[in-house]
Amino acid sequence: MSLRHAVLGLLARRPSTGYELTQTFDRSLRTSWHARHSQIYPELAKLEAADLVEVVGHGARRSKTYGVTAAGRAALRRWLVEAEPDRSQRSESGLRLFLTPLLDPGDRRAIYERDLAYVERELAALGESRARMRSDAEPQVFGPQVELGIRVNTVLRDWLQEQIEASAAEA
Amino acid sequence: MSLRHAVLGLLARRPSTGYELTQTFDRSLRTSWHARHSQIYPELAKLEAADLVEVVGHGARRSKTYGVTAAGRAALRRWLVEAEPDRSQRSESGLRLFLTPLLDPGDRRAIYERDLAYVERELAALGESRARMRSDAEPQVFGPQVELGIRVNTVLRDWLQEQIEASAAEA
DNA sequence: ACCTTACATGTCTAATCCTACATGTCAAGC
DNA sequence: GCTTGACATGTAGGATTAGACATGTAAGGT
Repeated sequence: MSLRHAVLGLLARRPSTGYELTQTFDRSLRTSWHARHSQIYPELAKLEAADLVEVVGHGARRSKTYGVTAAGRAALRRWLVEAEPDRSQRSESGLRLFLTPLLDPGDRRAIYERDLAYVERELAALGESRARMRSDAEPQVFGPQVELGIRVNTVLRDWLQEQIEASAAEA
Repeated sequence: MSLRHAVLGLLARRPSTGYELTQTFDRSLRTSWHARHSQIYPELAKLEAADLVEVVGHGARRSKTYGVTAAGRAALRRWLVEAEPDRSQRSESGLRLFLTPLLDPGDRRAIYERDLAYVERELAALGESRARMRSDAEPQVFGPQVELGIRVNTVLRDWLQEQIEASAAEA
């Protein structure tokens, strides 16, 4: 049921169209809950039928902007506060990292370098996010989340650099 | 197709029964690729039919121990080295962390404290893992992975402690 | 002997998710 | 006027995953 709450949560941040949600899933949620538009539109319809969201406006190209209802907000809070979190994850990258030691030093190093390039791009994007937030001067509730992303990716970057050096020495 | 490679990878580390794989998925892989036994047994059958794994022994309670074949090892390497990684993830915990700023300081703090307790348990388990590896004196290829787990969870712990203090100040 | 617990392997159904298909709108550039 | 690309929403069919059902084995305690 996480997709439902992901959609509900994004709409609680800000009313959006299905198209905008799809983009947010791709940009901000790809590292926590990934979803395609083919899941998002049907889910919006179900949420509307359950009166957890409602259409709050119509825009260009027959787009519909959805917002959460009071019931939706309550359901979201209940899920966050009362439901026992499922701590299991699905991350192909994590699985790859877990299995990489099985490879010989040459292959291993190539993989770590590919990952390092990716992490550097992530860090650059997160740095820009933080800069945008700072220049905004508005109160930014999601600032700490960006900060956490930066810290985690920094740890990953340093670790990858160490592994690359170790693989190079081993080869 | 990640499940297939997860199973293949675990068997490449060490020949195992379906039951042992289930436990490893639950203990070591729960943070990267979670799977139930109801997926694992059918997957083993498919892998055997494809000659990527084979039964290498029979044990008590009609258990079968599987090992990877040469073809299986080659398939695993091809996947790790040549296939483009899918960087998207599914993590309910990540989603919850992302949405927590929507709550008021009291609820927020409760959630962060629950998470902190979990992270502390994780760190304790990882610390034990590391201690076991050190006392083993054998070459431990997976040592760096444990080290990464410790570093990431340490960053998370520190971040959670900061957020708890901030929420307390705000309330 | 009996009970409980961990071991061990499977299958079935429903829910979830991905890929591809399908359709149409609007703005900008040529 | 035409083309291209981003915007925008949907559905159908197939693959993957979760949860429940089902069955049987062996060891340890009482």
